Amino acid sequence: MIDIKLIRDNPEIIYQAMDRRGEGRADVDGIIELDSSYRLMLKEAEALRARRNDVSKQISRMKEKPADLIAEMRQVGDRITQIEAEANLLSDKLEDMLLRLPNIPAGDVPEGQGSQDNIEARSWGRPREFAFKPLPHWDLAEKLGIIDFQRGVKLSGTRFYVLRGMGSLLQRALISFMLDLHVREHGYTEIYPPFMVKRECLVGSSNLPKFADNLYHDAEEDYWFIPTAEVPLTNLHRDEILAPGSLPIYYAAHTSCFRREKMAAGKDTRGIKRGHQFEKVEMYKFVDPSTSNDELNSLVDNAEDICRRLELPYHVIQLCTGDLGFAAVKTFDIEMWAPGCGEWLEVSSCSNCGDFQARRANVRYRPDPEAKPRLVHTLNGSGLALPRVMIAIMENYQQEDGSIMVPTALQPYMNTDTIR
RNA sequence: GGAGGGAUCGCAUAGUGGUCUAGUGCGGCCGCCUGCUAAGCGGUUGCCUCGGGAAACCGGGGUCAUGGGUUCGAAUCCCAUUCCCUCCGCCA
Repeated sequence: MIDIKLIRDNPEIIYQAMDRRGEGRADVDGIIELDSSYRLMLKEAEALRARRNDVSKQISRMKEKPADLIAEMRQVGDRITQIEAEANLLSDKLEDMLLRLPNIPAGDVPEGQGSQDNIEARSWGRPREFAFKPLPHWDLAEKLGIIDFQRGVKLSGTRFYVLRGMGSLLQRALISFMLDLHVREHGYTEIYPPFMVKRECLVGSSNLPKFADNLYHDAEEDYWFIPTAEVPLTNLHRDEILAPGSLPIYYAAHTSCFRREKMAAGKDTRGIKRGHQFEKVEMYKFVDPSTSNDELNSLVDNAEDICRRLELPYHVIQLCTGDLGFAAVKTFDIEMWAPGCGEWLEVSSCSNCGDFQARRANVRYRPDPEAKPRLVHTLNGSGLALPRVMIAIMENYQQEDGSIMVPTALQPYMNTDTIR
C-alpha cells in the first residue's frame, strides 16, 4: 500500500508511477477525492466528540444533573453515530482502493510495456552442446518412471502429477541442498510456516483483495492456501515493532505452494512447469530502508549461487516498469535454459517491495531505543522453485541412453551419480 | 465437540459507571550521588490518527483482545466474535 499522505501531498508522483506501469490514473483521483471528504467528516465527528467529552465531564462534577444539557448531549451523540457511520463507509471504500493500487517502481527500473521490454542484466555458463537431440523432461521422466503424469490426473485432475522413486528423491535432495546453503552460508534462519493462513495475511502480502482469483480458499473456516511462502513469512512480524538492532532479518522456508492458475487454462499443461501444487524454497528479508537496494542485489546473488553450484546455465533479467509485479519496487528474474522443451524457465523472482508490504502488514522497527517506529522494507525471492529446477536438471544432464547425471553438489544428498 | 476461567501501557499487576487526564512495581531512558560495582535519590516513559508549525513542539480524537450496543458519560454493564488457559471427549 502506498502512503496516503504521499498521494495526498504529491499526486504527480503517483500519476507518473501509474503511467510508467501502464495503469490508468482514474483510481488515484478517486482516492484523493474520497480521502478529502473522509477527513472533512472525521473533523466534524471529532469536534462533536470533544464537546461531548467536555460536557460529560462537567456533568460528572454537578450534584444536580441538568436535564437540558443531558438532552442536548443525547442529540449530539446521535449525530456522532450518524456521521461516523457515513465516515466508516468512506474509509472502507478508501482502504479498498488503496489496497488495489500497485507500488511505485524504483527510479532505475527500465521503462517498458511488458515482458518484451525486460533487459538481460547478466548471464552465467554456456548451454551444453548435445551430440543427440535432447528430449523434453516429460518424455525422459516417464521413461525413467520418476514422474507419473497419468496417475496425477487420476487423483486430482489436470496440472497435477506424482513424483516417484528417484523423482521424489531428487526433489527432496534439492530442497535440503538449497535450505542448507541458505542457512549455513547465506545467513538465513529456516522457518516452517503454516500452509493455510487467515485472510489478513493475504492482505498483508498483497494477494488480497485484488488477486483472489488465483487463490484456493476454504470457505468453511476461512483458511487460505498459501500461493508462496512469501505470505506467511511477511506476516511473521505483522503488527510488530522490531527492537533496535534486530535488522536485518533473513528467513528461508520450504513450503508447498497452491495456485489456481485460472487465467492460463490450457497453457503449459505439459510436464511439471506449471502445476496447481508445487514446492518452493523461499528467501525473505526484513531490512532497514536505507539498505534495501543492496539487500536486493545480495538476495539475487543468493539465488544465483544455487544455479552456479548446480552448474546450470542461467541469465538474470531485470523486469521493466510494465512487467513489474503489483507489490514490487524493483525485480530481477532468474531463468534457466531447458534444452528439451526449448525455453527459458523462470526459476526465481527476486523483488524489493520497499515499505509496500510493511505498511499493509504493519511491520515496523525502532532505529534506536528512543526513536519513533518506522516501516521496514521487505524483500522476497525464490531460492528456488523446485519443478523448474528439476526440469533444468533432467533436460541439461540427460544422456543419450535416457539416464540423467546427478549434479555433483546433489550427489551427497542422493547417494548416487546417475538416475537410470 | 462439551464445561468452566481469562485477555488492562515492554513485562507483572490494581482497577465493578463520572477525581482513570488508566495507578503501582519491574524494565528502559535522562540526571544526581558515588574510589569502582551494586544500592540509593529525583525525573521521564506506548501506539494510531486529525489540525497547526520549518522544527522542537502544541491542541483535538481514538486506543484497556476485536466489532456492535446501553448511557449525558464505559477498562468497568449487555451481545457477538477471536485468541489463550484448565478439565472432559476425540486424535497423527
